[in-house]
Order: sequence, then structure tokens, then C-alpha cells
Amino acid sequence: MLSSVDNVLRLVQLLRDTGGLRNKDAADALKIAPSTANRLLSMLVYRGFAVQDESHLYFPGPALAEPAIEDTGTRRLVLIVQPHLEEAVRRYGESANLIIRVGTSARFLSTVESPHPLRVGDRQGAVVEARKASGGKALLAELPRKTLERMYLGELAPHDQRMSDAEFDAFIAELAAVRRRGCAFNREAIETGVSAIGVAVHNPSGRGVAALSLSAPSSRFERIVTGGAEQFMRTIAEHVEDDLAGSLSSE
Amino acid sequence: MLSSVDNVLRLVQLLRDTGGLRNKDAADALKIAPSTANRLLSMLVYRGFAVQDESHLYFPGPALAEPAIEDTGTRRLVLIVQPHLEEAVRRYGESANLIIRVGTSARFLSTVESPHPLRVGDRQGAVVEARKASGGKALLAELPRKTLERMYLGELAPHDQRMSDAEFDAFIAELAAVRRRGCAFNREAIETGVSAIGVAVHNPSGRGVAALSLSAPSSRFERIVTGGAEQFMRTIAEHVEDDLAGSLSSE
DNA sequence: TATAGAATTCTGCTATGCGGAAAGACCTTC
DNA sequence: GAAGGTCTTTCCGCATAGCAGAATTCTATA
Repeated sequence: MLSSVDNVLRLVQLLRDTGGLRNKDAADALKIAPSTANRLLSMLVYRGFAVQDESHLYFPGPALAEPAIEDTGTRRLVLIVQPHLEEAVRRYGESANLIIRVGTSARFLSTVESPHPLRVGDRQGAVVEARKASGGKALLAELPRKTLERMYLGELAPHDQRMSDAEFDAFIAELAAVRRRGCAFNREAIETGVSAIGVAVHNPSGRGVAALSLSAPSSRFERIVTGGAEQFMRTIAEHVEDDLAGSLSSE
Repeated sequence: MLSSVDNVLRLVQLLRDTGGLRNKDAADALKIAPSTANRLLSMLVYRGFAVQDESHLYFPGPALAEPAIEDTGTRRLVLIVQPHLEEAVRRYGESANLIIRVGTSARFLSTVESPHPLRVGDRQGAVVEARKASGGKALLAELPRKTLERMYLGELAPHDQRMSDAEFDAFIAELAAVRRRGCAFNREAIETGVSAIGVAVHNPSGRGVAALSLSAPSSRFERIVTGGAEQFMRTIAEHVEDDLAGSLSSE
């Protein structure tokens, strides 16, 4: 048995079932040393399964709130998209990502990292708020207003995603601009110093199934925008759509 | 960085985001050897994060469908209940568990294992269907009928938990018997060869907050029932309730 | 029936991950 | 304000856990 692996899985269960705990609680519950618990909890924080507050308590992180999805061909999508992400990195020298939306979350399925020493790192597996991510906005922009209302307004909306009427109207206006422009931006909405441009990818029946994004340190970001990244990302998305259609018809 | 721990966390994310995969897919995606992927996936199966079907495909397991809960004092509850579980094991020689209900799931918070070589093992962290678990039934029995309808009947019910009208009526009748009797049974409903008796534990305002169960190999189970386990478990639950009330008033 | 690919098991080896010690932070009590 | 206790986090030496490759087994396809 892989004891370190087993310990971290039990720690995930403990976090899930207690809702929050201290390092010492974890060590006691799993009968491991506090230094071991500290290392394992740090890994959970690193991968988004836990967050630590300023009084050293650990709470369930965004990765613990995300349900599994049905198999919707994401493995195949990753393979199809990979060369296109590589092309985007070659062209602009910045990190490129494949993203899907699940509810109000955006999930990174894969990253091709920029070769620059200062770069946005591999986000594979990471989960962020769709409303803040460039790829998330690109996908949300294609949803009917009623769907967006259910997601972000009133009692049916997830509590932490709920917007005021004013916030919601501003968001709708922003998404209208995304539709006009054919791409969305995130300027440090998720992480200080990181900006991104994202476009939606559609299946043959026209539904947004994923998004591609190019992310860069903000210091280099405007340069890629003025360097034609908007049109380039739209073109890449079209190529991906062609490949998707082609791969479906060869089954 | 703990590479084996990091790999398994990334594997959890991969399983969540793909909805199902083969061993080789996992190895390729994480850039690890197939033998490594196999060992890690086996750990995920063991702890309920994955299930493997008969064609060797891995799918998200019950542990991946369970949301984190708010901190409701489960750590304190575990400490308060521990000596009572030990008393039950001393008295009957079988494994004793502390369980909470979350939605339609029952979660094992802690286990004190029987000293017998043949015994029901430590289930801490495990998740089962509440409707099948003795502790789960004890807690469900205390819910209003309308709540049970939302959980198990019609479109609002989780798809995998949905019952027909006939099944639901039979379940309601079973829960009425649980209320009359003050305890619930699971006779091999979850795992072949394992039976259990469970009772609810209430907070001072009378709400069921947890359950205690005694689980045994079915071959020894009737002996503990005829040995007064029903009344014993009810008594233990009362003692736990007294301790809970006492610990609240000392804060 | 043969072949190829994948899954799983086995095993030697080395790099990982353990726990203890130490340092630092914080809270409580006097 | 000082002392003491507890907890968190970091560091480090060491033992073994967990790696990948090889071998074996299984399954699907031609």
C-alpha cells in the first residue's frame, strides 16, 4: 500500500467531513507526525483541495466543491487541441490553455507553457470562477439570459456566486461585448499580474463546448493583444472546430 | 514537492474532468509509467475516489460526488463519541461507527474496530447510500415526509437515488418501523456478508445530527441482536446526547 | 491462431518522504 | 511584561517506500 498516497486521500475525506481543521487535528486523526501533516496539507493547498486562512486553519478548497462530469470526450478534446495550443505558444510565446465550463466554474484541462522564464504555469486540473476567466466568459457569453439568471441571480444561484441586480446587468453588458468581439479578456481578475484572452470552441451543432485561452504576465499582455491575438485565437478556434468535426465523422 | 502525492491529486482532477479513463490514459496524461498509474488508481478505488468496471475503465467514485460540509463540529463529535464506540466494542466485540448524513449519503466519521480476526474494517472516510445504511436509515426516519419526497421522488431527486412510487411507499413503511423500534438494520444491503444496527443521536434541540452503528459479519449478527444490542445502542446514544449537551454548556 | 496493445504483477534500486529536532509564532496565565 | 505551553513550520538524516522496467497475463482484432 502507498502510505503517503493513502494518507492524503484520507486527509481529503477528513477535510470534506469536518469542514475545517488545524494541522494538529489532521495529524491526530491520521496518526501521523505534525510535520507530515503539514507537508500533505501544503500539497492539498497547492492543488486547490484546501485553502488555509490567516489563523492557520485549513478549509475545503475549490477542488472539493467540483463534481465529476460524465464522460463527454474531454480526453479526445485534449488530444485534438494539443497541437493548436502548441501553435499558439509558438506564435506568441505565452502559455495556452484548454478550458471547459461546469456550472459557474471554469476548469483547465490542459496547458502548454510558455518557454519564457517568467510565465503563467501549468494550470491543468485547476478550477476558477467562470465569470472571471477569459475562457469562462467566452462560454458564458453564449448562454441564454435566463440561464445566466439562474446561475447568478436570486435564490437558485449558488450562494457564493450570487450577484446584485446592478452587478448582473453590468455582467450581461460585458458578455454582450464579448459576443460582439468574439473573445473575452481577464485582466488580473483571478490572479494579480496575470492576464488572458479567451475564445469559445463550438461543436458542429454550434454549442460552446470548450474555450482556448492565451495567458501572460500582465507586463507582456498588451503586446500580444496589439499583435493580433484576438483574430489569431478566433482562427485557432475555427481550426479546432474543423478538427472536431473531422474526428466525429471518422468514427 | 511530494511527487507521489501530487500525482494522485492530479489523477483525482483528471478523473473529475474526464468522467472516465483507462490506465494508459492516466499514465500518458500525468507522464508516469503505466505501473505507477495502476498503483495510484488502485488507491483511488480503495478509498472510493474511483470505481473500475469490468472492461478495466476507471470512473469517478462516490467520494468524488460528495461535497464538503460546513464546519458543524464533527471533530468535537468524533472525540465525544470515541469512548462510547469503544464501550460498544468492549460489550459486543464488533466494530462500532460514527456516521453523519449529508443529502442522500451516509458518511463514516470514525470506526473502532472489533478485535476479532474476522471483522468489519475501519470505514473512516467512506461514503455509502444513506437509504441502505443502518445509521443512515435511523437519521432518515426522522425527516418529514416532504423532505423525503424531495430526496427520493420525482425530478428534484438525484437521478441515481430516484425511487418509484411503490419503492418509496415501502421505504416510508420501513422508516415508520425504524421510528417505532428506535433503531434500524442493514442486512447485507451495502456489502455481502456485512450487517449492522444503527441508532440516531440528537442534539439538545432534538434534531438528529449523527448515528452510531454496530457492524458485524452477518454470521455473528443475529447473536448481537438477540444479545440486547437494540436497547444497548439506544442507551449508548442517550449517553452521547448527555455528553453533547454537557460539552455545549461548558463552552 | 497469431499478434498487438493494454493491464497488472513483480522486483531491484534510489530518491523520496518520514519523523524528530529546532526555530518561530501565538495564546494564556501569573 | 514574563514565563510557559501548544502549535505551526522548517530543516535534515536516514530507512524504506514507491518508482519504472521487465515479465506475465488478459483482451481484442485480423
